[in-house]
Amino acid sequence: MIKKAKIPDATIGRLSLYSRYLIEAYEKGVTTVSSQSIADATGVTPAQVRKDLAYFGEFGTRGVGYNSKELYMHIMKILGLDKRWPVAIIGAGNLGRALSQYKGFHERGFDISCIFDNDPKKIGKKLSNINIYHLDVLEEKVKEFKIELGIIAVPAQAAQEVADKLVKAGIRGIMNFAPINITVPDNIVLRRVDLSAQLEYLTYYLEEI
Amino acid sequence: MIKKAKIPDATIGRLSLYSRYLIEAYEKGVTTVSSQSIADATGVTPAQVRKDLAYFGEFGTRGVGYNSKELYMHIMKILGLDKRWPVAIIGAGNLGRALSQYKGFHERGFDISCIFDNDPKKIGKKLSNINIYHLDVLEEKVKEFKIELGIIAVPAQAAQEVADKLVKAGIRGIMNFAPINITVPDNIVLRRVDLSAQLEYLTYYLEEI
DNA sequence: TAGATTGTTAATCGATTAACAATC
DNA sequence: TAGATTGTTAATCGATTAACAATC
Repeated sequence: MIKKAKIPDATIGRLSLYSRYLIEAYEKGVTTVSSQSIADATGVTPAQVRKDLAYFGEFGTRGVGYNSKELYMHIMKILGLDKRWPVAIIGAGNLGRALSQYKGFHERGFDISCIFDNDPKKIGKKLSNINIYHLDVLEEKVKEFKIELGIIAVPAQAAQEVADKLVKAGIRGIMNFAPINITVPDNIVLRRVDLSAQLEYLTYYLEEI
Repeated sequence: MIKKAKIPDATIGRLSLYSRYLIEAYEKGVTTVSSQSIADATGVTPAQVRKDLAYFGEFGTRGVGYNSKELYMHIMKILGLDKRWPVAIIGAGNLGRALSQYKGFHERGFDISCIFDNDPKKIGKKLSNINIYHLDVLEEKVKEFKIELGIIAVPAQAAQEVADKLVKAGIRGIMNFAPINITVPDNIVLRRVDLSAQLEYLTYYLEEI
C-alpha cells in the first residue's frame, strides 16, 4: 500500500473527525476554535490535535486559535475532499444497495456512479437513479465515469476475483466489505471494513466484566 | 469505556481475522496450523500472531502448531462469540434496513431481534421477518428479547438522544454509525463506525501520489 | 536425535503526551 | 504588557518485532 511518510494512520481518521466538528462550528457562527475546543468535541487531547495538524503545516495563530472555516478547508484538501469522487459499488445485494443510498457518502464528496452485479435479474434495473450494470462492462464504465474508487460488497468467495477485475479496470482505491483478506498490487490503496468485527469488539469487552 | 488490561485494541481485531481463517482451514480438512500459516493468510507477522494469542493463554504445541478447530473455539470464546447475541437496530432508513439483512452478522452469532424508528409510516412493518417498532417501546422490547447490543443508524442530530435511550433501556454495548461523537456512561461499551471516513483514507492516500 | 514451532523476553519502533518557547 | 494558545521538542508510553530457550 502507498503510504505518505511518518504520518500515523490514526491521524487521518482524526482529521476526518476534526473536519466534521469544524464545519458544524462554522455553520453555528463560531469563527475561531482552539485545539482545546476541537479536542473536547472529538474526544482526543489538545496536544494530539496540534500534533496531527503539525504534520501538514501551520494553520493557526498563536495566542488566538484557528479560523474554523479555513482549517476546515485545509483539512478537506489534505484528505483529498476538495473535489468530488465518482465511486463504483460491486454487488447489488443488501449491503451494496444500502451503501448506494447512504447519504453520508454524498455529503463528504462521494458520488456512487454505478453498481455492478453478475445476476441477470438485477442488470438494467435502477436504484434511486443509479444503474446496475453487469460486471462485464466494468472497465468500460470505469472509464466513462472516470471512477477511481471501488467498494466491494460481494460474498467472501467472490471478493478476490472482483478485486482483480477492479484493478484491471484501472481503479486505484478499494474499500472491501467482504470478510476476507484480499491482495492487490502495491500501487492500489486498500481498506478493509468488517462490520461484524466491529460488533465483536463490543462482545469482547462485554464478556468478563 | 471498559477495557481489559494491557491488551491492544488491534489484537482483538486480529483475533477476529484469525478465527475466520481457522474455521475455513478446519472446514477444508486442515487440522493443524502454524503461526506462520495464520500470518500468511491474514497479512500479519508470525510473531504478532503468537503474541496476540499469548495474552489469553497457551493454545499450541511446541514443534507442532495449533489445532485449527480448538484454536478457533478458543478465539470465539475470547471474543464472546460462544453464544448468540440479540441485537437492536435503531433507524429503519437505508442503512438500518441493510444492516438488518446483512448476513455477515448472523454468521458470527448476532441476531437482529428488532428495528426501531419514530416514523409512523414504518412502524408495524416487517423487514424479512424483523418487526419495526416505535422507539417508545424500546425499553419493553429490550427486556423481552434480552437485547444487550444496539446499532445506531439514525442521522447525526438524533444519535445522542437515541444513545441515551438505549442506555436507559439497559443496553450495554453500542455501535454508532452516525457521523458524530456520542457520549455514554463508563460502563457502556461504545464503538463508532464511520463509513465515509473509511473512504477518506483512500482519497488521502490517492492524493499526491 | 534432529527439525520444527511455540511461548516469552528484550530490543526496537512508533505514537502520544507533557512541557515550554514563540508569538499573537 | 499580560494572558492565551500555537507549534515543536523531548519524555513517556505502548505496540510490534526479533531472537531464542523450551519442548514437542
